[in-house]
Order: sequence, then structure tokens, then C-alpha cells
Amino acid sequence: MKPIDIQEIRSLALFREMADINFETLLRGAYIQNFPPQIELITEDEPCDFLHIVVEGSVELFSRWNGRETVMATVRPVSTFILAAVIKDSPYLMSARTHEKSRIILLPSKDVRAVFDIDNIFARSVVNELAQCYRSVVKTTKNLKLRTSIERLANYLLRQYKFAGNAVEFELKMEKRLLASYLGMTPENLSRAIKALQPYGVQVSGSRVTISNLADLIAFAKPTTSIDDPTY
Amino acid sequence: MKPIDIQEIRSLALFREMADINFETLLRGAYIQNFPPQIELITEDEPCDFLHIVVEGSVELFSRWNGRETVMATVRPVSTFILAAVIKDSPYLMSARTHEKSRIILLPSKDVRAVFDIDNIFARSVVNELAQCYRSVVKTTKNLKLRTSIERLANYLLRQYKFAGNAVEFELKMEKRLLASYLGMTPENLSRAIKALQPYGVQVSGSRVTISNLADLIAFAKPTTSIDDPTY
DNA sequence: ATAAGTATTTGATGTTTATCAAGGATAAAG
DNA sequence: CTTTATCCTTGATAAACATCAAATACTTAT
Repeated sequence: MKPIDIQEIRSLALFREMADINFETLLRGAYIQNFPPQIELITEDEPCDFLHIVVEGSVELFSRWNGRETVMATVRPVSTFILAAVIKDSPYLMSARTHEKSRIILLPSKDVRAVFDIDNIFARSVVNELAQCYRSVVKTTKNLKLRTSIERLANYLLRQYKFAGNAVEFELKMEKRLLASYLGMTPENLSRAIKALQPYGVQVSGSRVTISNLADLIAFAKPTTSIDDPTY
Repeated sequence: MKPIDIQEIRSLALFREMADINFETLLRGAYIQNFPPQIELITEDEPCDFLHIVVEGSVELFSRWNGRETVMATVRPVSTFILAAVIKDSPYLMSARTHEKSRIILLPSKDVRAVFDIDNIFARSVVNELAQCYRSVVKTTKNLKLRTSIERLANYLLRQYKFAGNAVEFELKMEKRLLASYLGMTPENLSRAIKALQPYGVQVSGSRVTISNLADLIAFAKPTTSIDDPTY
């Protein structure tokens, strides 16, 4: 593993404060691997063997039922996924596949649990991370139950606007097909939803988004911290 | 507080294994209160002052946005709610109101956090509880994104059937209006969804549910552990 | 027990969203 | 630079779901 990777992982909130010796224990058992795009890394319902950390590229978390499939989240560097399954030693609730070519670190679950058992600082970081994850999924549920698909898109664009440093022009971070699934709609309806936002000052050409009338878009989207602020 | 209540709380997974002295610290700052039905106990976006424990009655967790409202969960004795907000010292993401007349214990957030800081066993219980909560909301999201409203109802009925000890006759635990909101549909559509399940051997009269053809209902609902098993 | 109020059901209708089919744009591969 | 494949868009249609209004069934209070 490259020293630069180790640095980056160590700087994650989850690992930042733990004892050196325990961090080293985790690293000793760690694998690092490069995966091509579209490789299924983990599969729903299977036992949980590793805590995954995306170092480069990106990973989709998705779920299948009865022939249908939905994107639950996209994980970008540097962050971990499926911590809850690792801690509870339970099967995965979601599948994961690389979207782009990705570099992934695999920490054996039992090492993570062993360190969790002896390092109280790490245990506290795990609590914070899980509380964060929990709140994030609650926001997702509220978003799905309280808003129409056009409203979800409008608020998604405003979140991206903010993420881009209040830039009224930015690039979509994923293909529209994936974005549609993430937002809980079909690709066809995403196309139509984009058109429906034109009167509120949104232009999308390819992956380039331009918000020409921020005030109108905000008035339509009615964003609220308790759904749309990821830090809240 | 009655000794019987203390017993029950102590027997919750969250408090079962912590040191006596710390449990007593929590109790010292605790309030217990009786609330009439339909009292708003906590309000979304407000600072989080207490960890709540329902001892008797029931509480709805719900959320509002733009004049709409949705039921996120129903909390029944004996269990806690809004642990994540307490631990992160963040505003509530959901509102809560008593559904029936309820007895609620209030543990000041700062006491909970103080004990969390010194009692590692308690901290580990918090992790387990949060991981559980997280997985539960992920299941909710999958349920909403992958299933139609009739499918959600069918699987809900099967979960209740199981919860009632595999009884093909049982009572709905909440009013249909609330159930509809919980399942992400209108009351009108819940009525129609119930009718739509008649061909699969479901009769509902008032709050009494009878499943006369379990095999057919299962074949239609296609339940899966990774969405429908609360212990998974 | 009766009346008033609330919850549920039903029918009619409208909106939202999905599906299917086809055409157009874009990107990767030769 | 062209071909091929993939993705995206558009239109037509259908299904799912919401809304409104009215009727019926429950509850609750008197």
C-alpha cells in the first residue's frame, strides 16, 4: 500500500483518532486491489468479510428485488462502506459494484471488530460514523416520501450547486441513467424532469448543468437542511 | 419512577450491559411523564435535549415538508427513539407525537453523552443499536424504491402475520390512516390495495386481518429477509 | 341510546410515473 | 475517420397513485 493512501485513510474521521498500534493492526491484515469498472464487489445477503474503503474511482451501492434494481448511493474517495454490516457481523443489505476503474482497500471484518473491542476511541468514531449514516438514510426516506421526482431532482441540483462551491455551472457526477435510479425514477422521466425545470432556470446539456435563475429554482425546490444538508 | 419501569429499561439491549453506577447516573437525571394522545413531544429541527423511552402507549415519528406529512415509524414499549441525534448532539430529523396516551421517560442528552464517554460497554451497546437502526432504515428505503404500494402492503401483512406468531388472524396495530402514511400511500389507496389483495386470500374487516391463503399471498408478496426480516 | 364527530370506503377524475418503441446524440473501438 | 455500441431523448400509451366529493361505518361524548 502506498504511504499516501495510508495517510488518506488515517485522516478519515473513522480512523483519525485511534491508537497508532491499532491502526497498524488494521493495516497489517489489509488488502489493496484495483478493479475494472462494473465488477460486483459484494453481493446482498452474503456474509460480510471486509470493510471496504474506496481510495480511487467510485462504487455504486445498489439493491435488487424481484428483477428490479435501484441505486442506493454512490461512494467516492476516500470513504468506507458497509460499516454497519461489519460491526453487527451480519449479511450485506446492499450489493456494490465498481462504477469506474477503482482502487479499494479491504479490511477483514474480524480485524475491524477486534480493534473495535479493544480501542475505545475507535469504538466512539464508529458510533459517530454510524449515527451519520443513519441520519443520511433518514433524509433519503424523507426525500422519497415527501417529494415528487421533479422536486427531488431540483433539490439534488441545488445540493450539487452547493457542493461545487456555489457554482451555477457544474458537471453531473454520474450518468443520467444512474442518477435517475438514485433519485427513484426512470431515465425517461429524468429527461422529462429536466425539461420541467427549464422554466425555473435550469439548463442541462450533456452532463453540464447551468442554473440561470437560482432564486426561481430555490423557490420551486424549497430545500431544507433537515433533508438536503449532508452535514446536518 | 416505578421499580418495574426501571427493570424494563435496564433489560433493553441498550442499557443491559452497562455498569450499575452509570445506569444510576442516567436515572438520576431522568424524568417520567404521562402524556395524553396527540401531543407533539419533539419537533424536527429543534435541538435535541432528551433521549426518549416509551414505557407505555405508543409514539409516531413523522416528518413534514412543504405542507405534506409522512409517518416514518411507530415506537412501542419498551424502546428508545432519536438516539442518533442524542449521540451526535444534532437537531432532530423527525418529529414525534404520542399516538395513544403514553408514559415516556426522558433522559437528558448530556447525561447520555457523559455516560457514553466514560462507559465503554454502554458505548458498544450504542453502536449496536445504531447499526440496527441504520439497517432498518436501509430496508425501508429498499421497500419504497423497489416495490409498489400493493406489494408493500402485502409484505407488511406478512411481517405482521409473523410477528403475531404465524397467526393467520391478527389485528392491525395502527389506524389505517397511519398505516397508509407509513407505507407511503394515501388512505384511499390503502383501501383499494386491501381489495386488490383479496384474490390472494386476504380479508380485512375493521382492524381484523385474515389471511385465508398464505401460499398465494407469499407468492404475490415475494418477501425477502433483506427487506422484511427486522432481525436481519 | 342518540347525535356529532371522525375514520373509512367508494366512485369519478386527474396527475404522476412507468413502459414500450423509435430516433438521435455521444462515446468508444477499429 | 468511420463504425458500432451505448446512452439519452421523445412520443405514445398504460399503470400507479393522488385528489376530490360523497356515502357509509365507527367512536365518542352527552
